[in-house]
Order: sequence, then C-alpha cells, then structure tokens
Amino acid sequence: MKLEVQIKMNASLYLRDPEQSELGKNIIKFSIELIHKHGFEAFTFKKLAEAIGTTEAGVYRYFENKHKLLVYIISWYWGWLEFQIGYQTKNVTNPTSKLKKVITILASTVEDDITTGHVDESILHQILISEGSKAYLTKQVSQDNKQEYFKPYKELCNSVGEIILECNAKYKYPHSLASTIIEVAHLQNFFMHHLPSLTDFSKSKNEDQIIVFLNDLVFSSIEK
Amino acid sequence: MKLEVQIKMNASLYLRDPEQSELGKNIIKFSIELIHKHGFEAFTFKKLAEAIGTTEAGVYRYFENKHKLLVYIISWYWGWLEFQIGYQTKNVTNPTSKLKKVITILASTVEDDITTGHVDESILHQILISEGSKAYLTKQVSQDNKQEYFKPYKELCNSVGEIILECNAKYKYPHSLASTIIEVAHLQNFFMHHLPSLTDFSKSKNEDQIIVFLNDLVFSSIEK
DNA sequence: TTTTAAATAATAGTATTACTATCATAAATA
DNA sequence: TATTTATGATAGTAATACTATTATTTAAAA
Repeated sequence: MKLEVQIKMNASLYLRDPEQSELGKNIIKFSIELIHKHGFEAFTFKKLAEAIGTTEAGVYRYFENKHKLLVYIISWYWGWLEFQIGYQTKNVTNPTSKLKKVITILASTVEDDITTGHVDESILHQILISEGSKAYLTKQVSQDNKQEYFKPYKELCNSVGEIILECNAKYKYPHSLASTIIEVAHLQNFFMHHLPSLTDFSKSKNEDQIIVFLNDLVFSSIEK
Repeated sequence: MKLEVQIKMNASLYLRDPEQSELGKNIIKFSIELIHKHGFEAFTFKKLAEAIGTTEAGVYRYFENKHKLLVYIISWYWGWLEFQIGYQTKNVTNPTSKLKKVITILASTVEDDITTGHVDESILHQILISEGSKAYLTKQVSQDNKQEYFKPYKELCNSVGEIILECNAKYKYPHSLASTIIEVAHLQNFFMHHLPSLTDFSKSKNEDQIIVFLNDLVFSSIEK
C-alpha cells in the first residue's frame, strides 16, 4: 500500500478536480514546471497544453484561468507546509525550539516529498518565492478572499502566530509577526539571489544566513 | 519663480524623456491614475492613450512597454522618498529619533507634494503597496538590475541601512533589516486593508499601528 | 452486454493585447 | 524659409485569453 498525502483543496478554485485524473495531475505537474521556467506572466495555457500533449480547451475544462491555477498550486503548497510543520514539530515541547524549527522550515529549500507523486515541492518553493505574492496582489483580492482562496495561508499564519504566543503570551503582534516571517523569508531569499545588495548575505547564497537573521529578528522581539 | 523638484531618472527606462513634454507628463500622470484604478495587469497602453487623448503609438514613442513604465514610476517614487527622508531628517541628530522618523515616513500615507506638478504621491504610495514588488518579481530581474533600474531602491535601502548602523554600529544585518522595513511596511498595509486576519491591526485600519509594530520589531533587534 | 453518460481530442473562432510600420501634418529650430 | 522633430491618424500582425462545436474514446450504469 502506497501512502499518499492528500491536501484538501477549495473546490471553487477549479472546474474539475485535477487530483481525480491523469490529465488533471499533469496540469498541476507541468504548470509547476512551466511557471518556474517562464515566470507566471509568460506562462500560458497554450504552452501548458503543448507540454502535456493536450489542447488549450482541455486545460480550460479544469481551470477557468491561469490566476485560479496559480492560487490553486500556491494553496496546495501552504496546505502541504502546514502539514509538514505539524509533522516535524509534533514532538517538540519547548516553544522556542518549536518556533526555531518553524522558521527553519519556512526559510529552507524543501526537498522533494516523494509521498506527493506529481508535485515537486522544491520547485514549488521557488515559485512561491518569485510568484507567491502575485496570488493576492490583485484588484480582486477581496472577492478571492471571500471565496476563501487564502484560507490555507491564513491558517498557516495562525498556527505560527500561536507558536509565537506559546513563546510569549504577552507579545502583541503574533499575526503580523507570523506573516512577516513568512514573507521576509521569501523576500530575503529572492533578494539574496537577484538583488544581493538589498541583503547582508551576498557572498555564499546560503539560506542558513536568512534563518539566522530571522531568528535574531523574531526572538529579540518576542523575548524583549 | 516656481520651485520644482526634479528626480533624476535612468535614461534607459524610456525612449523619450517624459519630463520634457506635455504628452510625456500626461503619460506619467494618467499612468499613475490608471494603474491605481485598474491594477497593473489590466492597465494597457490603449486605455492610457484614450485617457490622455492620444494614440497607442504616441505612448510607445515614450516607453517601450508597460513594464518599463511601471519601473519608471516606481523608481521616481523611491527617488522622491529618498529626497523626502533627507529633507525631513536633516536636523535630527539623534540616530534613534532619525530611524523612528524614517520608519514613520516609510509606513505613512504621503500627502500629495505640490512641488511635483503632474505626480500625485499619495496615489503613487498606494501603487507601491499593491504593485511595487511586480517591478522586480520577474524573470528579467537580473538584466533589469544590470541596467540599474533598481538603483533608487537600493540607494534608499542603503541610506536606511546607514541610519541603522548609526543606532548600533555592531548590528549585523543593516541591509536586510532596511529592505525588510520597507517591504513589511507595504505588506502589512496591504494585509491590513485586504487580508486583515494576517495582521493584528484589523479594527481601525490605521497606519499608526503598523508604525508601532515596526518600531517594536526594529528597535528590539538593534538595541538588543 | 448494451446503453448511456462523462471525459477528452480536434478544430474553429472572437475580442483584446502588445506591439510595429507608414504617412501626413503641425510646431519648433536653424 | 528650409528642415528637423514631435505628434496624430490609421493600419496591420502575432499572440493571448478565452468560448463554442462536434467527434471520439472511455468508463460506469442498466
């Protein structure tokens, strides 16, 4: 028996559930590849269809447009990360150690998780760094939010916020600090690779430095 | 004699200098309006031309494409902000007060600066919050960076970084902290308005709370 | 096993976007 | 006055982001 992690997805993100067919799984798999390769702006359903060996119309039967597809794969990633964090910290009782572990997970390149067949998490992580904020930096954020497209992200922030409160129940900004950790982890990673003078990590391009920076930032705030 | 602040712009961002003609100034003025109104994705040169009362070809004579136009107005904003910061902190000798002032400027809604005729800075500030990161979150970042499109942003981060070092010469991450302040100021503002559960500022939608959060974050790190 | 429904493939078509090219005209400069 | 330079008007193209139609295959239900 093969164990497969299934992330429960918001059904209004798709027209037909991509997890339920080979074509659907290929749409996810090749979207991740192509968005990573070309960037979201240059990614089209036509290129995707060609890569899969189907037609544009075939893709449109699963996803209304590329924005929903982006939100889908990003949501999937947050759902998967939430699961990872729960799993990897389940035996950690000390809240400080737990938060450190969480920061490390959030800021590290993930290895490909073999229990999720068609998804390459390490590429997904790269997509999140470069394209993640495009899911919500749109004119339709509020509508999308009403449809609960950002629920997995919010839940993750909430979980991180709770761990922050475990460390210091009096800390006043657990949600803001949680969203800041997640976003800054990605931003500093992007800057380190592409605009290094915006960081202090220019030499080695090593994520460990980002983790040290984030730990310093977070723990001086909450332990003050 | 009317005083006009002129921000020196990177000439490779445009084909014809928009500051040198009425049409050019209108391109900037209406771009800001329309990008704010429709969002960058839905903003087109056709809509822009219609709003100005010229033709698409007319716009293309000034800017090669809408990406360069976005980078242009964003660069302009950073240049203007750098000037504002210099101006508003020139008599502040105490570094802590200076950094606090800078954080306040970075996180506040700017009022329209009447010395810059065709640019409405308060709308520009909104654009920066929603669209700012799209200037660099592209596949061509490195090329754009080589062309020095991000110089004004880098210079601003550098200036902020120097003030951080004035507060604490031993602080290890002045550049990362500077870019973090700027980005988090925008992100938390966006979240506060559109995804409030990602922040702790939901009730009043007041930027002062973001300033307090940022001050707490920054000063606990550097004064530790 | 046959019927029927559901999913996919193949093809065509439309409006909009992101441009490029051409030519005439108006305004500024030499 | 001649001539460069900017603008306006118009046309055209390839690509994008879709929608629609019909035929074919596959799988589930009767």
